[in-house]
Amino acid sequence: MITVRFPDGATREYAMGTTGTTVVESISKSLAKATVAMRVDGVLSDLSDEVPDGATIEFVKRDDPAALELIRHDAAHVLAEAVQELWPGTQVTIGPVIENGFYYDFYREQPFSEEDLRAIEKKMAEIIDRGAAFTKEVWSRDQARAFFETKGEAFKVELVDAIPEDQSIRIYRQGQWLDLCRGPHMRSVKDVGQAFTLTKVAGAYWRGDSNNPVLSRIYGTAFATREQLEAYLTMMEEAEKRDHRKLGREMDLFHLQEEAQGSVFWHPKGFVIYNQMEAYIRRRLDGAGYKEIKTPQLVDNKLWVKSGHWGKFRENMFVVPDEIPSTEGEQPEISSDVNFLALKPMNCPAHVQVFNQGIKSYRDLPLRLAEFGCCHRNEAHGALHGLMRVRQMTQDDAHIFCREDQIQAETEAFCNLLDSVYADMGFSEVKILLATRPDTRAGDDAVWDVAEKGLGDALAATGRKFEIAEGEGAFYGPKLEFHLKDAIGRSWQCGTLQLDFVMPERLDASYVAEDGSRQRPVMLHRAILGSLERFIAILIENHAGKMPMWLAPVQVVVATIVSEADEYAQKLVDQLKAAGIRAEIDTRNEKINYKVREHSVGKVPVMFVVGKREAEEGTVSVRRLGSDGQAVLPFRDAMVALMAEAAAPDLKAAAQAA
RNA sequence: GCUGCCGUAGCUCAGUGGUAGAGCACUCCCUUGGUAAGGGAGAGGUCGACAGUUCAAUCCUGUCCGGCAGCACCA
Repeated sequence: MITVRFPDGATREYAMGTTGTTVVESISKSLAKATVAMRVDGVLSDLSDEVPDGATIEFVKRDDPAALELIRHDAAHVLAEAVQELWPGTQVTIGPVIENGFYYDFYREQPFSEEDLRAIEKKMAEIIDRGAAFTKEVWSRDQARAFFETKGEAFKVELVDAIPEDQSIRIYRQGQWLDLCRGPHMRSVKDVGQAFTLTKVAGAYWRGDSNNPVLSRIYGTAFATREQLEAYLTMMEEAEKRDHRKLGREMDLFHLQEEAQGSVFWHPKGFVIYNQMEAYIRRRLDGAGYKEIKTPQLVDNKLWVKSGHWGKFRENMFVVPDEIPSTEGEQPEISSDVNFLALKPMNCPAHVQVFNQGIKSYRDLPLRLAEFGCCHRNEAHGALHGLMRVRQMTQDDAHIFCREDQIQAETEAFCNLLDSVYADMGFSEVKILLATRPDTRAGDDAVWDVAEKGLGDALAATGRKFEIAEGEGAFYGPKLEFHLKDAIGRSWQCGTLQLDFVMPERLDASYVAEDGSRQRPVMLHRAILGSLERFIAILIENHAGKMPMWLAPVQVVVATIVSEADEYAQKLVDQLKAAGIRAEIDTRNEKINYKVREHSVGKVPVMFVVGKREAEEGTVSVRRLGSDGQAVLPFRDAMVALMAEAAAPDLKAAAQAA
């Protein structure tokens, strides 16, 4: 006999070898009907598994949040079966659950089309209706290899070979079809339900390596109920309206065009946001003991060779010949021994040049050099994405030159500054990653050991949660990455802190220590926003274009109802502007409804509407974006309130005190 | 860069093997109207580029360029 425990503390006795199915059926028919899987001592398992003696088991119903992952995983299996049934000879590879859905990668000569997706969905519905049960089998390695080899499933054979020796090879069968899978699964394909949809097809490299063949990846999502699926699809549709590229055009913030691919043309309104952000960060850095500098855009290749960028980063650099091309021939020509300059892709080597001027003492450390560094990187065309991924960007960059024993304090100070800035911007959900040594790197492993440990320890000391991103570090050192999400949930790295023992060595940076000896400083590369472009894009998407008052390109529009109020409106705008408010006037020959609509669509946070009455009384009718009411206030009061509201977050306290 | 899809007016999109349309935006006229679209008129496009097929190409085919999604790469 075995003893089974339940979450409420109750226990029951069963015969050896009893499965979860038997247990649940012994409790109640209705519970058995609703249950699709179980947790055995907290681990999600097949309901058909034997229950070990003394285990605590908890039943997972289909509408349980924990079941969502199972629904999606099972849906991926059904997707694979459907594809192989429709197009025999298509090879299957892997099909995991991801955030908001699942995908399955296939290898097939003929790529899938959007119409194929609809056909596959139909087939999936059919398979689900057939309702085959999931059954688990454990195979030997040879059996699995032989089976998939015979079927011509080369990718599966590779997967079998990749499973560690100490792990069993599990096969899940669903009717005629089967797949290599770790599990767990629900009772049968019927439990997947019909609240699923296939969303897109895309190419993806086998095992995430661009040297490998490209597979066809089919994405889909599934929910417990149709209502949840509909709600999700509606939410995504709404989120797409917050796309910063769309809002940037609608709000006349910026544009991009072919002739300067990946470089931003900031329009007057967009550049207000840009300038406000720059001014804000400048104040914050100044307050945190940074010194701002400006370094050259175009730098002789000699420096990039020395810094290691030429060796490790060349394919991303824009290189310029230091010579006027000859136009004698058909094509412009340059001589073979020409000297090259490169547009800086990063600011660090230039900052070391500033550090290296004169002799630095340990008393100068930590020295924090900041720059709004305009960097150019030749990004792959497929990587470009509005303001999020550009070829010309401006980083809120800084390099902290310090001693090894100052790393922890500097890391802590940086994390606190970053938290404060992100809080000011309204971001609370920040994902932190510790990125470790990449394959292409400079510096000895011993140096990397010290750097990775130093950064990890310093971060851990601040008490923040973080994940490890294996092999994602910069070529000169490990880094912390601070990620924010865009409107549709894509994650973008914004802030970063990178620990670097390599660059000071390569560029011969040194300081005089207390004992008179020459020592190498450590360099911390860091940015809070990352790039102004990307951060502004995230801000636009998170605010759906309705920027907070201090960032709003136009803070108030004074709109007239009748032309008799034009003169009064002009007087108000003059006073608002004199008070530092970004105010515009609208005296056009249009109805007030039209003006309200247009400025609402333009996301202007406040409108002062004036007619004959207001002009006579010296008041304004204040209308706020998104509200339908309005309040009539004396102009002075309205202006003073607006001024307080328009203060940047770091100046708010001072503005309120004044 | 890779895979797939897409490319018609400033924007959103119809459409056809015989060189083009709508709505909004724009310009002008009428309207002075009290909080999310008042009415009328006008202007605007070598249908992404280049080849090919055809009597004839915006439409069919190919190549290139660009955009979008994902992958790879990255702030």
